[in-house]
Amino acid sequence: MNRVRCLVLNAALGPLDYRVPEGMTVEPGSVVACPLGPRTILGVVWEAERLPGTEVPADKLRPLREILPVPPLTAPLRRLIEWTADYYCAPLAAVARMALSSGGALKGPATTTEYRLSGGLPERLTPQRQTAIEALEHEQATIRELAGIAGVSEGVLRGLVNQGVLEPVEVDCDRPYPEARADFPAPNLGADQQAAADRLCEAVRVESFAPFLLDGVTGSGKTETYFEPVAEALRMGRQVLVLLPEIALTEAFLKRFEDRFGAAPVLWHSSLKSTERRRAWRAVAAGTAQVVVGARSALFLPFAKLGLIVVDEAHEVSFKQDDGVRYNARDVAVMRARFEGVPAILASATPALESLAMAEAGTYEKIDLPARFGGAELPAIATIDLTKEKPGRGAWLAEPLVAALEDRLAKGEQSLLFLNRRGYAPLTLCRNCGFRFQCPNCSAWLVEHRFSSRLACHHCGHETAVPEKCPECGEPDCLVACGPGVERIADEVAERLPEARVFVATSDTLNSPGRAAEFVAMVEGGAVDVIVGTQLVTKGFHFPELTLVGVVDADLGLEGGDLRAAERTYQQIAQVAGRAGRGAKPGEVLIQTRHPDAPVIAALAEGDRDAFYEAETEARRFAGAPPFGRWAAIIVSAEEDSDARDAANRIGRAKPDHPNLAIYGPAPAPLSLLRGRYRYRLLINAKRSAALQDIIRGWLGPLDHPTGVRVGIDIDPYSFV
DNA sequence: ATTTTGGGCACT
DNA sequence: GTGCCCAAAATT
Repeated sequence: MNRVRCLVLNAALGPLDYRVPEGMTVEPGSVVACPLGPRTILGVVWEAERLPGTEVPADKLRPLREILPVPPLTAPLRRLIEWTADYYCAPLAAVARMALSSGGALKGPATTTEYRLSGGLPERLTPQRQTAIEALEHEQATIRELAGIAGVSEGVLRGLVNQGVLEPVEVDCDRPYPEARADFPAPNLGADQQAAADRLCEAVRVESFAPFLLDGVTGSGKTETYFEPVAEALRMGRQVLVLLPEIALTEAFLKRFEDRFGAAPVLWHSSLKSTERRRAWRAVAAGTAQVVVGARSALFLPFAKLGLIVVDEAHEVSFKQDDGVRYNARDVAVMRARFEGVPAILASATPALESLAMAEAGTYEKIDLPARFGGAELPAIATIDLTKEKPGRGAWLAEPLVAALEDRLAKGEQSLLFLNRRGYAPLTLCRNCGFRFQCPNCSAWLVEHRFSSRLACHHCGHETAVPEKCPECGEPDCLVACGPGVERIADEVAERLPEARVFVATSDTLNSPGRAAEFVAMVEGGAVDVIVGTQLVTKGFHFPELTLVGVVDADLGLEGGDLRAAERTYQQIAQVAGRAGRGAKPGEVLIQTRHPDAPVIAALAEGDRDAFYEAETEARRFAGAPPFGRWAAIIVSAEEDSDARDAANRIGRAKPDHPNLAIYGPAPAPLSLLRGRYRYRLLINAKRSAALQDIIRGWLGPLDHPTGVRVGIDIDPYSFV
């Protein structure tokens, strides 16, 4: 009896056994269509010993329907799926689904019909036919394209098809990607970069697991440095995966990539159209996609012969997925490299404390790029004490910052103001009755956007027009905007520096590769004097004429009890500061703060990175936070507040008593209403020695919940909302 | 998750 | 007995 165990893509189902019909051959990793009741469900053949399940009598087994025309998932990818599901307490099926995320690709190649001359002649040779036959020698394309080439109508060609003069050829629609050339131009690296590149290239040649932390100050040329091991992998005929945090804004990166390799890489991100997705997925599985540049979901692509993984800006919090399977792409990337037996490079100017700890422990090999490329100096950083230099009412830029902006404008240099808050104002209220605009689906204020004259929730996407009158008391013209967003800062700049050309750079204005490219071209062409931007402008951009960076509110990120607030503030400000003075002219950074003595701000002002990391390390040690201990969160949500609260309380009552764990809660989550669901949270702080995942599984596994109640487990949480 | 089954109940 | 609703069971 030919029986196989399958991991079926349904999170509520365990592994299921099937019979392999006569004439079908499967192996572990084969993607198969499994009959399930009256339906068919996608499954992956798995090693039976790795998916324990109860033995089902042979006469109950149904035969597999078919094998899908894709290569079997490789053993390293299967191990990665198992590890991810186990570590993040997620269903195997949910993780496996990420590896099979291109539905179109699984159906096999999409084909289209092209035509070429068969060599025969038509019965009647009209002038148009004569023209077409002469023009189409050696051509092969679709009817429409051939009509364009020959300069005749499609009807003429269809006639030739009927006569057998043009013969059809079935071709794969998915054209191959242009070849990335490892030695397109001779790279021009500094001595530090060359030494780092040599070490990394050597690791690629060894073809075994080796994790690296590439730690280089902003502007040190990390990208060009890791391009060399990428090139080395290409020379060896291996594929490379480069993970980037914000794939939407990779214009600058793509340009540098093309300069080095002579072709664009294969892109993978969530907004690919289904045809692009199919083309990329199939090329990755076939081994023809040489370098894939992708967002975190690219980690689960079915690489045929991976040779290297690079995680750029490895400290970025956006590598942590916060819905569905809550995994950290940085950590999963290292695990994939381990299973594939290839090097992993984590590159950052401001590494996460966890990554530095791994380097210090000798687990990761640390490679430093201590100086900026081309001799550029790191910018001078100073703070502006907002308790002493108070901006006026309704203003947020202190006089020294305005003076610095005026100075750059006079010199024809560029400035960047950083405020991590989209829109015009984070809160709108009625002066008459005190009414505040709140999102109906979330416990959050609606943010006014003046460009689009709408009130928007930044959590769920709810939007309304700004009303004329207060919806509560009916008073007209009584609404006031409270607090600053980038749009309001842009207004203030326009008011104080009427001559300045201001550009607001946020995900609202740079929402497509085209818009981003336009922005880069405008700044490079000198058409912008002051950029006002969010998070989005903190990394990747290289503007030589940008010499001043102003941080509008350095304290913003420190509010709200987030466990990683200090680290994130440090990283954000260090990254945005790194945009200043990247060319020949020196840069200056002014940080507005009400707490100039806070350790984070002081360390930034003194340029003393080590002091910050030491202080933060001690704080983490004291709090039992990573890397000294671990956190996990259990989020219970339901549409009814009482359902969520009851379920959370039931979980709380069942909490295990364990010497290596402290369990807090349940308590309403910081965003107690999110996208129409009420949320309660339990926090777990565990000693490193605790078997955290096993304890959580043992705790939550036996508990049942009413339908509609969702219980999510977040291991190593980043977001504390 | 989705579909099927079956028990309980009102109604004929 | 029949129809209907809802909960429980099964899906390999």
